[in-house]
Amino acid sequence: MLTIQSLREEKDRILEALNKRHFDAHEAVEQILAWDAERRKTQAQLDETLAQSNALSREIGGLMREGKKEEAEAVKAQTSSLKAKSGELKEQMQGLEQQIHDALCHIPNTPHADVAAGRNADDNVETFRSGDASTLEHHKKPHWDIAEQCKLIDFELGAKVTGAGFPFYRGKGAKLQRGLIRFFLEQADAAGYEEFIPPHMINPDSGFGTGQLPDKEGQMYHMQDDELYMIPTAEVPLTNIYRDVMVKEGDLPIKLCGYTPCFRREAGSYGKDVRGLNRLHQFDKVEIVQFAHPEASYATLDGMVEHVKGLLEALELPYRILRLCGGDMGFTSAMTYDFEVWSAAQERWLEVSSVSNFETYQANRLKCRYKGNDGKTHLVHTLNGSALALPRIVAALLENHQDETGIRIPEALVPYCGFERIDF
RNA sequence: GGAGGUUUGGCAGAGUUGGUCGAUUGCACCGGUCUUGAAAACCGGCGUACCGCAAGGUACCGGGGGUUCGAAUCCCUCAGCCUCCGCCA
Repeated sequence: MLTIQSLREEKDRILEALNKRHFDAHEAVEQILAWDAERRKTQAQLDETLAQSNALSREIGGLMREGKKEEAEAVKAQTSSLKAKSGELKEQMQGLEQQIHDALCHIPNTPHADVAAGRNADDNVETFRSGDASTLEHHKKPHWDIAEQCKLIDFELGAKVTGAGFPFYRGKGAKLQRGLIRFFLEQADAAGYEEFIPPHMINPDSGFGTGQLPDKEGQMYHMQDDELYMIPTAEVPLTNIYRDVMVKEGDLPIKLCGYTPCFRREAGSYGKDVRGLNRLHQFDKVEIVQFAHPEASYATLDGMVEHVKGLLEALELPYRILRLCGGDMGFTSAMTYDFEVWSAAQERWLEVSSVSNFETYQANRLKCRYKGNDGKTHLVHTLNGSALALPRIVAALLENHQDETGIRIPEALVPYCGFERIDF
């Protein structure tokens, strides 16, 4: 969430930046600043009252030591009104703080200056394109047909055992998954990211830290008996490693990665978009996360974009990179690049990665800070990206690398899969 | 799941017959003296957040609540860690 300090100091810049999202925060911000002023006034009164109260207590302590019990009792009598007053003020303070906190939670992050205004996906800016997004490939089969024909993925079995959107991968389909996971992890390892295998469930504090709670509560599977959530992405456990941590400035950037399955309820999704591997309740993903110095975070973001480019090049897939416009960006992001691969058979782009800089928005929730050379504490910048999400990569591989007799596995992937082709 | 113990500032570790304890001390860290440089030694500084122009004030000793004029110290509750028992991949 935004810091109250930033709201006080650069209200106009923030409101203008939020306009790019078509998010009108005028009213909310004015309300917050009014509450904030009231809070400060209340605190001044409360502190004064407590100071008086503390002084009297010290006096009583002194008198008791000297054995002047009667005088002590007399002073005690003075404390009751102070106590009532401070109790009342404390309640007011807590109420105001809660209101401010709740309101701040409902204001999204401010887009970076380079982010375009824009309302939706149509306004995103293509910044890079690689390969041929041909539309003249009607002979190619969609991945769901190949998956069934070659017994790579069994959607019906998944529906029987669990439900729609929970497929079984089998045979070469399973090996392909495993190969991709290893390939992605080793690429991340080579790029200096430390590998983690995080828990697949998280507590509410962690959900809040990265911004899934309270806004996206309905998107996560919730274990109510234990008050835990299935992770929607490894971003959540990985980023929360540094919740409430004071890092050393010299340790930045910190680079983490991890493979996990991801669980998403995808409430409200429907239609052809959810066919086959396009949208699942459980899918596999390798995530990269960085904690960066504020001055370096956009260079860091560029580096992460380059990393993901390298993966897609190695898989020989046609792809493009979009810088999301304000209206299409996630709630917590300041700048996001989406990677989309071309689906030859579906004749559409499929999002396979999203790389974002959250600046201090997550760090403020996480309370992840470092002590600078100036002796002051500052919030770090957090970034993350998919590198990569598997299902649509598999779809793109099956649809783009088809020939008359089967699927060709890209050279870079062969050592990880253990086979060169999937025959029809 | 049952029983007991434990949880203090970056780390280690005092403090639990309630009263100048936000907290002794060591290490780490920062600055200085000394030195060609470094180490050692010595001197000084060093938790976080909020309010305040400042002086200063307030809060925080796992989280929450309570008793009291006053709580790190007493009580309740929740959580983490450790030990033992039970169960189990």
